[in-house]
Formats: sequence, C-alpha cells, structure tokens
Amino acid sequence: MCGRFTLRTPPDVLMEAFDVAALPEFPLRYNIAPTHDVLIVRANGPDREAVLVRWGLIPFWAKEVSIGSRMINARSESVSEKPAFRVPFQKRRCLVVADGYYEWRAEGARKQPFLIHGDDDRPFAMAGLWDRWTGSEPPTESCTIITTDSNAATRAVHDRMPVILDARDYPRWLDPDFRDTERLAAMLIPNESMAWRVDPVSSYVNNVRNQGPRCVEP
DNA sequence: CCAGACGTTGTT
DNA sequence: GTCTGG
DNA sequence: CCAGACGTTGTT
DNA sequence: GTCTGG
Repeated sequence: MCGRFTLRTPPDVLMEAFDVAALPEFPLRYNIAPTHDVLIVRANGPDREAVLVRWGLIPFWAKEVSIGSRMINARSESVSEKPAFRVPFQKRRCLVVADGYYEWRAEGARKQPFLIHGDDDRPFAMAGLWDRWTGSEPPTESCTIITTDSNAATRAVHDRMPVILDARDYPRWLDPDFRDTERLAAMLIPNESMAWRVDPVSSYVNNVRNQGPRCVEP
C-alpha cells in the first residue's frame, strides 16, 4: 500500500518531469503522512497544473472531513465501482508526485520501515484521484492513491504497492474525457519498468512529527 | 421504502 | 480493540 | 502508514 | 450521490 512517502526533488526537476509551467510553494518533504498537503498534477483544460491538496479523499457528498482519514488508498481492483471513488475515477484523475515511499515489515515484535525509491532517485507519479468538498470555506480539495500488487523488487517487504504510472500513460490518465475503463485499468499494474531500491531506514520515520532528513537514514 | 455506509491493510 | 489525527 | 486517544464534570 | 442491508 502507501501510507507514507517522500518528495525531496528540486522544483525545476519536477517541472521538467511532469511538464508543468509552475509549482506551488512547498518545502522538501521526508515524511509525508495522511492529511498532509501533497503535490498533485491534474488536467486544467488543455493544460496541466500542479497544486497542493489534502491527502485522504473527502468525497463531494461527505458530511465530515474525518472520512478522509479512511480514504488514503483505493484498490485498483475495485476503484471504478466503489461509491467513494467511482465519480473521481471517471473524471478527476491525477498524478501524486513522489520520489520514494515507505513500507513497514513485521520482524517479530518489531516493525522495520523501508524506503522504496528509484535507484536514480528520480521523481515518479503515483496514480491518484481527487475531489472537491464544499463543506468548508474555502472548499477542501483532497486526493487518494491507488494501490496494486507489489512488484518483484518490493514483494519481500510488502504485498501491495502504489500504482506507479508509465510516463506514456500520463496524457490519457489525466484526460477527463478519456473514459475507456478497460484501458485505464490496464495502466493500474505493478511497476516493473523502473529500477527500484529497497533500503531499511530508522524507526524515526514512524512518528509523523519527525520531518527531517533523518527519516531516510538507516 | 428508509437508514446507514461509503476504505485499506494486516492479523487472528 | 478500534477509531481518529497527523 | 504509525501514534495516541479512548470520558465527563466543573473550574480556571 | 449511490449502494446495501433490513
């Protein structure tokens, strides 16, 4: 799955990688947790825009913000049918920008966290959905991250992983007028096209109050 | 019909 | 044990 | 994902 | 808003 991730890549590299003309102001992040603002890329008419939205999807019909805490991930196998995700899957798809994510593996009584990242530490796009909730003023925009089975590189740590999209799929994934559910579903598969590293890190990352570079250290 | 949920993961 | 907050 | 709360009353 | 359970 994906319950914590990093974004340490400088803005100019992100703008080049995701073909956006501008980025919102945000600091380098070593420990992004649910309810935090995350950087997403989405369609904006014929263009793309990068914006910050809250992680944990709050459906437009929700009565409470708190529902977002349970909507941090969406299973690729069922995302097109679930009431909370059906409409966003049809027309509010996005890229959730990251350059690493964390998984925990039980080792006896302990849980060992791992940082999973590309061997070149390049940023990547996790498949996401977003929504807008008008129960607050101003409205709250939020997102979820789609999960799938793990790939060969990460299977030993965990049996699920976020969907990492192939860059060639970005245009259709982001196009709200693209409604070919079968072809969309075909994008939601374990990523085997990147070279992945799986590195153990300190349990310092466990506490969301810890936000510094120590999170990615052994 | 109305009421109530709407989610994933891991562990037992 | 289970839910909420981060 | 993990950490931390989980409750009410009355007083400051 | 929409689906499921009763």
